[in-house]
Amino acid sequence: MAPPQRPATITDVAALAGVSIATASKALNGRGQVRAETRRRVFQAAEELSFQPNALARSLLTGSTRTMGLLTSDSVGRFGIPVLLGAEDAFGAGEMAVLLCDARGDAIREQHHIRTLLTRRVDGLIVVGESTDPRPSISRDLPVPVVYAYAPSDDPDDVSFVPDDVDGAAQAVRHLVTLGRRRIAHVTGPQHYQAAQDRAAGVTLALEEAGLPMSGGQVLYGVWSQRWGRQAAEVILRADPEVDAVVCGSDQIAAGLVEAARERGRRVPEDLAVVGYDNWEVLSTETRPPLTTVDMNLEVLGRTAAQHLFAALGGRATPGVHRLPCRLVIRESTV
Amino acid sequence: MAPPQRPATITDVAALAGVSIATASKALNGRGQVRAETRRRVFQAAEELSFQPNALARSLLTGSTRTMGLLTSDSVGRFGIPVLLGAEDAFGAGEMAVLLCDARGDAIREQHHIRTLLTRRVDGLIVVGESTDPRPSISRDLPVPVVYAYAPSDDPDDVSFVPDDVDGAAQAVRHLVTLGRRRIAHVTGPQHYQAAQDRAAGVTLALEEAGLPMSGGQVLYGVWSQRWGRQAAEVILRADPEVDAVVCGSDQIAAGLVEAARERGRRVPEDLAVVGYDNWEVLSTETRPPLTTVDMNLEVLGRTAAQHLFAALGGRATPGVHRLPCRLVIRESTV
DNA sequence: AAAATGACCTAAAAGGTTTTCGGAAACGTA
DNA sequence: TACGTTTCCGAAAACCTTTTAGGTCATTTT
Repeated sequence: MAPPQRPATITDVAALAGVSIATASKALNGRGQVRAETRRRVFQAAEELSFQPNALARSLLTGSTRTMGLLTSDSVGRFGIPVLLGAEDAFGAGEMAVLLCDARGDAIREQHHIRTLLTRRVDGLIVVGESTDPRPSISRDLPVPVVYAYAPSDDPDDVSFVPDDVDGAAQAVRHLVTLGRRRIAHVTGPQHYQAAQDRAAGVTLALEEAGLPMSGGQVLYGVWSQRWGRQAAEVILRADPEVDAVVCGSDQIAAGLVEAARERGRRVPEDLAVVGYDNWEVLSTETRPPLTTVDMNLEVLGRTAAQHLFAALGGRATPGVHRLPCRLVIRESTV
Repeated sequence: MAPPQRPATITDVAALAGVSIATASKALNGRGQVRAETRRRVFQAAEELSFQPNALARSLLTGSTRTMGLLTSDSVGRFGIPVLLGAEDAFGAGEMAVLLCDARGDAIREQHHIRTLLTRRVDGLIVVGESTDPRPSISRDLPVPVVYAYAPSDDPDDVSFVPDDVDGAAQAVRHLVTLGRRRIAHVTGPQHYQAAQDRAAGVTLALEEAGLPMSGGQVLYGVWSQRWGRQAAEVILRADPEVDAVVCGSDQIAAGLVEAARERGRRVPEDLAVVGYDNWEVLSTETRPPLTTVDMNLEVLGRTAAQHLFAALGGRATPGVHRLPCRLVIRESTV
């Protein structure tokens, strides 16, 4: 009863069931007219041989591999994973497989991966960036649809999905205003990041809506690190000792800021409310107190991108940059 | 000069070059005898049509897809990524592709993924676990080789690669002993984790080597969180106020412990040296001071697993659980 | 009884590549 | 000229599946 060396083919099944391979195929796929009794025999034979249809042969014939390529440049980490999970969800369980390539930020490597993915005849491509800055399009002359997630393509004819950072940051400010905070500062990453600019724009917008000034008079740009958060705490407290809330451009910055503020005698959230960004759980739930933060809904973004790719396979694509809403997660760092 | 609707096949290339498809194939693959002049013509034709050989057809014929499945249960996160990167490195650039599936800890889903991977005729499988606890084997009757990474298979005939946690923890202790520390405590995660047991065993072993007692008299088991690290700091300082070093079972625990110890007036590293575990950079480099920690070399582990899978494809497998060395990364939390 | 219908099944083609084996030319040797 | 060698190339098979276009037989209709 050892398993056969060569896996069983449909020819073996047909022979065992005493029918032609055409009938066997139709029986197994529920197509065409085949008597119930015959169908049963075929299924039994397939079971007995533990027949697994060869996806290669099928794809060669039908032209569709039910496979998509996921091309990332962020080491599949922070942004690639949610997209992957979303993609797996979007296509019915196990219907689509994901071929994963990491370009590691290298354009040459990216080109190479694209070629091998095309060689393998993927049905479509999802390109995931590591920041929300626009990236070069790869869609030119590609025979399959491409969807960009997180980092939009610089070609407006492409389809891109990005988080709506402007609105996300604005939500954070509106939440603080609702809580009665009036002197709100903003600490974020490097100014050349689109994400930093968008979040700053959102903060500014919501402050104007509420008729409030920005505490300290300006956005504090720095880097995306905990260390900068600690430094920024000093800067802010010196510039405006009465500051009662800070919106941070990342959870890392927020974690550092909370720590340094407490060391300077400010209670969080009583004296100083702090909002993070990213909802990176290892940070946002483990700080003391846990962080109110903006979640970019990356899984939804990934799922949406995948669904859109699916639609694009059918020829129904909606070009442009689509901004997906963020979600404010309220924890104990704001009251 | 619009790109052709249907991608060019080798037949098209052969026709354009004025040779048979057999000759075209041999010319392109550098096999068989074909005149230099002919080869040139074929290459030129392929270039002109931007011919990409159809990997499906090739695989169907040769029986090898140059694809491996990566099956994870940790949402591809902490452990799956390094393995993926290592695997990509191990096979020459772009030679092998990785088909990625996430079972999300669900056995049913795992079975399903295995079936679809087999249907797609992967050449081999790497199974990545989310802890170092042994997991059920899936290799029974599978027609392709399987290698387990991080979580070993419970079948000793399978091939598994795990970090050598016993030695990793021992390294940490030996380092502290070298620095002159004499009252060393150990705080780690839940006792039912193999990782917690192994690390505790390593600490115990190295303390015995040095003829030192364990500060506090026993290992402190808890959970893998920053919060537990903070609690543990109190426990330790109460149990042995003279404690001068702590080995932690994770960077998260270490981060919490450092924070709480400093609040209780202990300087790190002068009064209390702290070692973490994992070298999870978002924590280990951002704490104050940055953490000395044990790096499990997950990328090396992934690469090794992939290389071994490659060897197994050629029939050369070395069954058993292979323990790979960890590496102590020294930063400022120990002096 | 002859013709038409319907149910069920099969032969064969198609998809693109690699490889084996034999054939054809070109050339050197007897 | 006849023959052996070498060099290069092509015909065809093989990989496995799905689908199309019929084909066979039993049953119903005229």
